[in-house]
Amino acid sequence: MVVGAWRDPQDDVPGTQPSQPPPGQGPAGAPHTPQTPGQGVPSTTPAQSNPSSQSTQSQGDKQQQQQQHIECVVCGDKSSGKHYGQFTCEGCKSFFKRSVRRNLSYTCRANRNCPIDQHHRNQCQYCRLKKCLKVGMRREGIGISFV
Amino acid sequence: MVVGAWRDPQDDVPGTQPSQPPPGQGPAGAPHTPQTPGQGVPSTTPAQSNPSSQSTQSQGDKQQQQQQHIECVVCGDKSSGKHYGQFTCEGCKSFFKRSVRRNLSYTCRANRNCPIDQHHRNQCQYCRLKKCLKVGMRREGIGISFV
DNA sequence: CTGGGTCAAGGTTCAAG
DNA sequence: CTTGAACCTTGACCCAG
Repeated sequence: MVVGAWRDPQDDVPGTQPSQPPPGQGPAGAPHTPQTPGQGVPSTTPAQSNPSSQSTQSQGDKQQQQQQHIECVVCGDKSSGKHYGQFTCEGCKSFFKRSVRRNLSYTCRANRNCPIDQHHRNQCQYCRLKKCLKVGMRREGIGISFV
Repeated sequence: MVVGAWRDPQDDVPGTQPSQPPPGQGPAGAPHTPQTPGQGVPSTTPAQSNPSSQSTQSQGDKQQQQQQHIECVVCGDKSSGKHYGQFTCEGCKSFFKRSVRRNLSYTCRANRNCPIDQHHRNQCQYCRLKKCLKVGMRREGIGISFV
């Protein structure tokens, strides 16, 4: 019954432009990180992160950062650590946990190749879960059975 | 029907407004204000949570907590929590979401100063949306996708 | 350090108006 | 058509082992 929870966002998304903060509007922090990474929609499938090769970078080599800031291999958001075998953000971690735990199945409205990035990850659960598995997240140990 | 800008910098509402600027909102920048349940307005449980736990023994609290009923800053109805930055009712929440999501424009048949309260909020969409913006509701994040 | 729980707030649905 | 009550999902935070 969970499957039907999706609806296509077809006409619901017009352009967003006239953004006029009201006078009284304070700095009201944005709950989430409204950071627009600026990337378009990578239609091409992003790198296939393989668990075996991912920490090959030598630190200090980067031209601007030396921080150990890792990004989620699923959506590119900030990773909060390793979860279920891969470096992922809290969102993908929870999403994966819920999906596996409840053994949910989703359906893709499009062609099962929806782009999954920080801002589109909630648009297609099917493709998000697919990517989670593709990058190597494992459901071992999530409690419920389901081998 | 298309008016264009529903944003009116001028305050059309003749000082009937008890000056309800956006509540302090706490320190700006709080990504996710945990809403300090301290004094003042205890975090009331929105009438919807259905936690599977039967926590009935809340004897520690006072029994007359009818005071913690927050009202919608737009129409005065009962608020169901914070939505888009302000405490609003479900109706204003949905109305605002729809308006922004579909980028709707409304027209006021009167003088753009229609009273907006629980029983008149549906009489003028223009004035309702105007008030939503005036009290500080923000559209950030509305919509499934904002590129 | 990571898996797991929590729950505000954003999302959707759909009977009723 | 629009409205809004009811319900579902997400993810930042916290905690336990």
